[in-house]
Amino acid sequence: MRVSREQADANRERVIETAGLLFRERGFDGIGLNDLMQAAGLTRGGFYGHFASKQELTVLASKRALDENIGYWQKVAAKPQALSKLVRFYLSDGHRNSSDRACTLATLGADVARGDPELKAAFAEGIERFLAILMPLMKADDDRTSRQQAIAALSMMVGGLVLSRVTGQLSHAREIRHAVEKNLVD
Amino acid sequence: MRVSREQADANRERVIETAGLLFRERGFDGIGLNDLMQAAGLTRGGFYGHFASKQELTVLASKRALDENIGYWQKVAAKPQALSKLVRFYLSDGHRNSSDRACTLATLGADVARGDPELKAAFAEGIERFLAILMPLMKADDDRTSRQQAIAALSMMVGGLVLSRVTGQLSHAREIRHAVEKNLVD
DNA sequence: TGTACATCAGTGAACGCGCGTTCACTGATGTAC
DNA sequence: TGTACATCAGTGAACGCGCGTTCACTGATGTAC
Repeated sequence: MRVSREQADANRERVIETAGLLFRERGFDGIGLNDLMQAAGLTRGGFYGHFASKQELTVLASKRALDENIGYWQKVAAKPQALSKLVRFYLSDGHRNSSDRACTLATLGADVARGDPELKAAFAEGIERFLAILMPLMKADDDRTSRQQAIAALSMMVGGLVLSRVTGQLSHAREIRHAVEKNLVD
Repeated sequence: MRVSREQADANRERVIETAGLLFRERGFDGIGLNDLMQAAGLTRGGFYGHFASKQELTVLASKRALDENIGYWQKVAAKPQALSKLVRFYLSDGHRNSSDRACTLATLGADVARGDPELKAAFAEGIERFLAILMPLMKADDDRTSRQQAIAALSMMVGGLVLSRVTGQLSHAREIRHAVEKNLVD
């Protein structure tokens, strides 16, 4: 049955949002369009009225997920002692365990590295935005150095989160958080 | 047709080795058993004579791939200025572009985080072995501190490689290498 | 404002396809005498 | 050492299943008068 244009737009947004969560939790190949549409409260067939292909949705959902991550970073970065707070949040048990709202770089980065160029471009832009938030928080004299430090920081955070999720033990997660904090903050 | 026990063992090893390459290149879900067996010079049906399931092979192949990575690290770690050499190799264009012989933590870590406990256990053990190589190379007074530094170093290397693969641009890869090198070596 | 009709968002069955897995079969290997 | 037979590694067709995608259909929405 037909639905108002407003409602249709809202449905489309909900599919993108839901995909952003489910792709992060299970990977691009880990969730099928049938289950995905059902999770968004729709049925399979409606998908192709909104998107040309699953691949197109992976790009849209990745951008959405990155936006969500970056929005949260910006909020934290505005507080005092922002770098310390950012690192503690990023490697917290909560972030480690929330598989669907977690950092898109850590959850989908490796998959994207194997993916199509459009997906890579979306992530490359996302990385630049993360770096733009980190740079002012670095204790460096010039822009070149602070960018360099920001890259090292982002690498350490992303790698730390990946390693922490792999081991599956909370004690390891804490150990990794302390190690990264020591290197970046103290 | 039957084949000598020696040949059968060699075939099994070849399947594990090939899987270690193809899983890293395409992900666990990115390669089917048919193509995998063909790549190993066998046919589909023989698979279940050697392995109980694809899942079992993911564990065996991951262990094999980690062993291969660690073996190479040990060789590099024995040279003078080992840490510098290790970082330069790890974030080199060559390592970044070789999608099938690259570091298993960076290529499959995120997938394993979603995987079964046995796979996680294999990776957790692998991480400890990487750390054991890094620890003596850290400039720290006590074991606790050098372990902490080794964790930060491994996180930065793994994260740096993931980010470097995502962007797909060589200039970014070089920038990341320099940033990590600066943080770890200088 | 009310009526008549065209539009089109969403439905659900169906498509071909490749997946992991099973199995009857083959014929060289390994074994028993 | 040579022969007869059991074993079993590898083959390739077949299985059910879920995938991404297509399509004829439905009926509420939007539009024209």
